[in-house]
Amino acid sequence: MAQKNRLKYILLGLLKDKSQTGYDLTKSFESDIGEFWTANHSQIYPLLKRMEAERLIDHKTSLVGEKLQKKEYFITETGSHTFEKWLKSPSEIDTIHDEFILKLYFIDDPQSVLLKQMITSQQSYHRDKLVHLKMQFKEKFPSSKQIKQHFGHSLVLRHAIEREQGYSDWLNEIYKTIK
Amino acid sequence: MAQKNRLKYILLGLLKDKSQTGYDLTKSFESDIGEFWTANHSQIYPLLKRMEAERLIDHKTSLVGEKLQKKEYFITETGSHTFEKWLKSPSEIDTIHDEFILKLYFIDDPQSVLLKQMITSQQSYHRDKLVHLKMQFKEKFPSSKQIKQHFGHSLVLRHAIEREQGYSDWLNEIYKTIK
DNA sequence: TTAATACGTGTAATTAATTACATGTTTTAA
DNA sequence: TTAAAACATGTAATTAATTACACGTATTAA
Repeated sequence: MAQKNRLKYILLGLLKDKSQTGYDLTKSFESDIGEFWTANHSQIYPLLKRMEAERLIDHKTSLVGEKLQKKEYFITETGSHTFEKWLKSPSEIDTIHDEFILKLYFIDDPQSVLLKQMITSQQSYHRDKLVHLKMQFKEKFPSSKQIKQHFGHSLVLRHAIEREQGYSDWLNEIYKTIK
Repeated sequence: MAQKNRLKYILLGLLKDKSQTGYDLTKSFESDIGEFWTANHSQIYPLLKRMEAERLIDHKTSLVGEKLQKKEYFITETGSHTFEKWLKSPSEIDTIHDEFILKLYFIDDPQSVLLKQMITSQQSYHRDKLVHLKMQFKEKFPSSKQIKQHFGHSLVLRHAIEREQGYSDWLNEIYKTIK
């Protein structure tokens, strides 16, 4: 893909908060940050090595049990600096790859039978997503205390909820128009 | 990336409408469809060859001028069938890669000075996008006649506009909260 | 006690996407 | 008439991302 290697900055951001193993970092993408970025361990481990070579991070090895070696990565001064620089740099958004939008583009006829089916199926898809996101918000931000502590995260989740709400509204609008 | 090869279906969709050269198809991504999908010629030409090997498309060569050979691709029965099947299949949406959202996630403090700068810069970014999209809509759909002819495309553009509007609203909300 | 699950780290193979390299023709406007 | 821009088609190199392969340890619950 020849992309922009934003994963690097995510790892720096996560390590800035606390030292972690590759395994820990991988798990981050199964919850919280996984809502808006994906990465798996076979992407993370090699990247950690490269980042260490760049002196952005470092690690200390510790023993769990009697044999298992754990590599605990932590951020360096250089790493912190690189991260801060990234925060201040201009942000880009990649083209949104939405397969439904793509299909819709090719539907010329408002009375197409297929269109109705496509809309209803998308409606349930996004309804589910909305429910999921609202639950996430309730779980992570039950009170204003949590919001104050992780303000950015709360904004990001709120944005996702509003986006899904907008998507659903738009779908409902179309449905009303064509039925 | 090991992706889902949706480009294949886009090319089929474009060729379903009319026979085109690789060059023509490439140009499609500079306007219309380029608003929500990207592809360049070095991705398209090899894919066309593979699609021809799969008998999804075929081509006839014509001469322009005295020497220039033009390959005009057209869709086959198999191709049409494959495209229709895709339209009926479930749609997925890839994780939205928004660098600003990513950065925001790492901002814990509502009073962060950086946050204010980040918001204002994003505001202008999305304001510009919104203006651009609205202009696109006016150009492509000056009256209901065009909407009836390319209903899906109009919905897609309208969706993009509403999404940008929502993004801007959300940013303005945040700005009000933190200032 | 033993089997399943979670923890932990890595490599290999494949495919997708971008940028750069490479070449030539046709048309149009100065 | 000539130079620039548009037309037209390809390959090569690089990097990113996914899936699969691969190995071993520690903990927990039946």
